[in-house]
Amino acid sequence: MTLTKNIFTGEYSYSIDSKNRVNIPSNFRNCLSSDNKKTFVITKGLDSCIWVYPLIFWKKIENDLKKLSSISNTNRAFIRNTARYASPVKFDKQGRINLTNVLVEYASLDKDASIIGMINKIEIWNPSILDKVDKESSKIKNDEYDELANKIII
Amino acid sequence: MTLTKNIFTGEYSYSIDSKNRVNIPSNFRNCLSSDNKKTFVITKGLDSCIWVYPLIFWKKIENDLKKLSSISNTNRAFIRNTARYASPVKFDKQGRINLTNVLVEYASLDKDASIIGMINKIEIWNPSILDKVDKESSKIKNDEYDELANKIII
DNA sequence: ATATATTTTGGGTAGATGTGGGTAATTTAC
DNA sequence: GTAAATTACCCACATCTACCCAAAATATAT
Repeated sequence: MTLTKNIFTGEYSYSIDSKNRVNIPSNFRNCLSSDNKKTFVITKGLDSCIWVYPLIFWKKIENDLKKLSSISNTNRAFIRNTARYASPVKFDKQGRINLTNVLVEYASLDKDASIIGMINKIEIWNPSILDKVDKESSKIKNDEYDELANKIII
Repeated sequence: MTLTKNIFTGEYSYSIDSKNRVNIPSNFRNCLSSDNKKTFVITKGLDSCIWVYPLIFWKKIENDLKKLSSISNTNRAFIRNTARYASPVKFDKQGRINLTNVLVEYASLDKDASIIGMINKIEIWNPSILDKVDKESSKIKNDEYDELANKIII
């Protein structure tokens, strides 16, 4: 069941087969707006996971990047990192997408994947790495984190 | 009988069946405003219980999270913690919702559940854990607690 | 007290979803 | 050019879930 279009939440376990196919939770597929149907953009995420953008969000990123001048070294590096690994994927009749080898290696993916909704994008993880990152992040609950937690009443 | 829309109070005992279904007190269901009907969002609460948000409250959280950039490590951790365990649920004709396995395990739920109104959300507890937490919390009536007690006249 | 309505609980089933594998089409390598 | 490898597209099956029905328990009205 889905709430807001193009907003993803929840955690799911899926398997990756020998063809690097991974299922996108039906929840997430049904969540796409009608102009978005069947297409995602996958790319390198931070924390060694794969980011999966719905088309509408990726277009916004493209648009923002377009405005950055390439004279600045920082800008150039940023654009390169963001654009380099991005590739559009369609899902098959069963709702699976094909991951690129580069991204599978980057995320150290093997047989199992944890897929989690991150509001405006999706993350694909090796479950054990996700666990590790999760434990580490609970240690760094710093002032900045507390400030966020106070601003956003949950 | 309900007072204000989307404001929950009271305590109830319900059973959880083999399909992880739990009834939402009819009181709480009738309390939902008309734009909220039939939908809640469940997620990990603090103190090992499950939090159940009415839609209207969760949308506010979604909206706040949507504005956070994922470049910041802290933002990413915060979004992940908040979004990861959240899943929308509709209740069936009988007024029950399906709990996810992850949340059932997190809250150590077995056969019985205590459901309590927490003003703008609902909490689902293992009754024995609720008892324990309740007893511990009566010990920590500290300065912070007193400060609150002065602000909120009861 | 009896009848009626509402609420809670339990279970069955059709349809949706996840997983694996095969084959044809396309690309890449040689 | 051909051969090998990769990709896209089917189909089949096992599993799960949303939905429906019905019994039991509780509350309300007569």
